[in-house]
Amino acid sequence: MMDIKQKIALAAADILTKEYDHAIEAKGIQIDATRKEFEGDYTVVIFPFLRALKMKPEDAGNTLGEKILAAVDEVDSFNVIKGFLNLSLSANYWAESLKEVASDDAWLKAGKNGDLILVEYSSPNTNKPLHLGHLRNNFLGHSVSLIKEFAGNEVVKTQIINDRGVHICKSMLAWKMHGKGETPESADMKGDKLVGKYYVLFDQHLRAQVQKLVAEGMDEDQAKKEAPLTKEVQEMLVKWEQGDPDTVELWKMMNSWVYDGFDQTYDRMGVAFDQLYYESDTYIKGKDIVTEGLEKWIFYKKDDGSVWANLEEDGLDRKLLIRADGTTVYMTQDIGTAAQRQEDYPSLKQIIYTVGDEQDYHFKVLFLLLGKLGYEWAPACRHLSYGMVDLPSGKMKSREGTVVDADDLMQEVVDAARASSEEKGKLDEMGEEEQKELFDMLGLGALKFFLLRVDPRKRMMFDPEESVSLNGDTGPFIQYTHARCKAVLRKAGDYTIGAPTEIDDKERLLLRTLMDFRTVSQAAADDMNPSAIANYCLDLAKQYNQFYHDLSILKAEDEQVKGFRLGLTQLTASTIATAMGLLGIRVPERM
RNA sequence: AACCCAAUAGCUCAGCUGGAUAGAGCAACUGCCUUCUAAGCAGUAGGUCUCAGGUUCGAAUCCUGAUUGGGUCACCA
Repeated sequence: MMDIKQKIALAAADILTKEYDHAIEAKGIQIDATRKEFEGDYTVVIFPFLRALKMKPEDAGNTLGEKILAAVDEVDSFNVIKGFLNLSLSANYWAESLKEVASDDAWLKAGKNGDLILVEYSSPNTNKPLHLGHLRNNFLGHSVSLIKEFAGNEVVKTQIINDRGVHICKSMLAWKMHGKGETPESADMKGDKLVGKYYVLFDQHLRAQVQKLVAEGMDEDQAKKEAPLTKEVQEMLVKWEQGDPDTVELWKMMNSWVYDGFDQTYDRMGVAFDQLYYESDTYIKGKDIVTEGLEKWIFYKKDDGSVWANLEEDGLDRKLLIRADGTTVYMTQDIGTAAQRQEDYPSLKQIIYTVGDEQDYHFKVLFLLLGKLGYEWAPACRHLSYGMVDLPSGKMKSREGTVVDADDLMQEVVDAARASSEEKGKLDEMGEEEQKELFDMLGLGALKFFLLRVDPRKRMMFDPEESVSLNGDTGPFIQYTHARCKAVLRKAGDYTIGAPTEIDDKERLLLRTLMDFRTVSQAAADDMNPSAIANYCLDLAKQYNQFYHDLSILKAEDEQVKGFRLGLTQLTASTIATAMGLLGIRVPERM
């Protein structure tokens, strides 16, 4: 089916070029959906052609309108207001469109002929549990991978697990000193929570030591360096790097606890990964690659033995890649990981990194370095950068205990969904299992929608109360609309999609919105922006609700009209399900 | 200091390849369940789109500058 906007634009361009000697391409003609307070479906903005036509806006509109009316079958009538030419499409066009789309399986399915891309998200440290910030990261990354897949790409969902370094050693050391052999089983705690507990414990003890040293007259920076615990942790890291069996074993044990805990959290979140990368595996590789680069004169070495990249030609700074003592930095590890990915996926065309916007500069540098190292997909790489999540009380800080734990939050929203449903007393006939499933859907739907609705690039405010609400611009509102559609369809039984001779404004509006879905999902894929889809879902749901309230569906006298409205209902339900699916949100059949 | 990002209703956010009278939700107020699901719908009230210039027939949208807030500029990750 040819896009009708495209068809109108082509016709208009043809008329302007041939009859008025005003050479213009179809894409230079602006055609928007007509605002709902005016009559019409699509609007051609004619201001730009006034000069060429040598006419007043109204005259130009009428002239062009007549010619488009003659040239494009689907156009039924037109009106001109100021410089806007509003075109109305025929009932027949809309009826045919609905039939075509509703019966076309491909409409809501993705092709599978695009490039192989990697989407990285989550990428946690293995020393503490996941929190609200990770939720934004995970929902975003997961959704983008779904959207890309829908747009036709082959997507590998992946993460890099930051499983080594001083921060990991901190919880290990604290456990060793104070743990008394405690395990997740003996403590009856999720593994990530237990390890996190020791991370906090370490920090407390360290701070006590620092305070003591400061009281004895040392300045604070000095005290942090001199504190016995700081030294012990560094010794531990050295031992780990040397492969000391006891240390490595402790590391493995505690990390496995964390992974168990993470797995539960991911499972609840409804996100998954195809391939995991561990920093402990890739950091050596990064060093090798950089060393090779040194031989090829891509990088240079300072007198002290440290290795650097000079990015001044690219308008950036110089960047350290290997320290004088031979150890690697963050950047080196990311290079190693990228190299490993290239080996694992030779047809790789792009990597998308879902990481907070405080690392914008890091990724700018990383992509440049990968380019210099000869990876031809480097320029195609993208940093899916997102803003921080703020709380009404301010910034989240793990030190100050103001983080919102991911597990707790998810439990909270699901509980809120239960409480709210019980209050409404709507689910008497629903079994216990089904109810539980529904609350999960609603709670998680609310949370995901809340976090995905906002433009990722923007810093956002997280109001716990608002996130739990099921009314208003929320995921559950859309889920409700889906359930309502399904209820109507259940009552209707079998039907055929109708083709009435006249179509109501509400019907046109709804159908126009439905037909926008492809454009919206494509744009969301190009911009890596799920919020476009979320806001589309809202718009669609509102549109349907108005349609539903204004027009009776099942009671329509005319079979064609009834069939048309049921067709719209069916298409709305499947579009909502598909679009919400791209956000990683499930929709219920009934609620 | 430099560089990057943001600023829209009391609050949270849409709208940004320039188009008609700037839209939702929350909070406040008013109606609508004997009817296809009221987790809904309709309505009232709420705006100098931070400010000042510029480009244009036309600017919340593009450009310049300022203000405010945030971030980066680590041999942290």
